[in-house]
Amino acid sequence: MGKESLGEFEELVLLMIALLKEDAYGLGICDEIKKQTGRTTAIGAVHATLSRLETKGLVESSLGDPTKERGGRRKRLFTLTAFGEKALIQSRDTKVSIWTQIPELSIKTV
Amino acid sequence: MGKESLGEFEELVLLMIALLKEDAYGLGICDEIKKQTGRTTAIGAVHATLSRLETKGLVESSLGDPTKERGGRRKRLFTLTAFGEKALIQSRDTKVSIWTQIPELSIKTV
DNA sequence: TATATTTATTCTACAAAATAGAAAAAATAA
DNA sequence: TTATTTTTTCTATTTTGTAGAATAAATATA
Repeated sequence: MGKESLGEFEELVLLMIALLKEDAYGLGICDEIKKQTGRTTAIGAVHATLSRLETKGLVESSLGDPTKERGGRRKRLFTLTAFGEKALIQSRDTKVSIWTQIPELSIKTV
Repeated sequence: MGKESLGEFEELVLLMIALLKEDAYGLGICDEIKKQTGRTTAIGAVHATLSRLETKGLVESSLGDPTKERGGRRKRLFTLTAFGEKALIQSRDTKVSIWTQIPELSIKTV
């Protein structure tokens, strides 16, 4: 029974990739999660998730060129596949649909 | 390190409880998930999650009165705690905030 | 009152996702 | 060639997600 829904952290990582565009890589994603949610995550957690997402065909990756900065290993850059984008959109649409049916809860947002 | 974020299925179950109001119980939640998302879930999965959510203080439960219908065991009725409601709202707000930063993706919704 | 039927929950076991921390690799600088 | 930096990879564990069978509790009916 292949699971079709995204895990919570998987979805978050996909969103960060969409957000970071051409410069989405492990450490950068880790930082962006902190920035966007206040949540601290271990770098290993991010990479494990990226690797799972790639296996499932939701993202793809390639090695970036070395930059002129200090030094350090080359980045592995990630982008969403069409499938990954679709999964993200569907996940959002489902939730929006449910939220609109719970206006009581929505009111508390404002 | 206590985890603060909701799992994907945990969030879905919380949403169903908010949606079903006074009549949120295991089997009903299971049916509502099917109705709202098209996704089929085993009843055991729902109850396991409900039980975890209760342990974590996100929901509380009480036994319902027997109804006049055919027969069958009494329902265990679930409601969100204030903490559960807060978690749900925060989870939504975080995502909405991120989505608004990715207009490219939003456009594909329509 | 026994037995059948119905509606639900609870139990047991396993797979997948989330998480952390340390180790290793690959780049530049000195 | 050694040190420093940036980043990925590896290893291990906990928490979530999942299913299916067993059990329980209610009403109906013979």
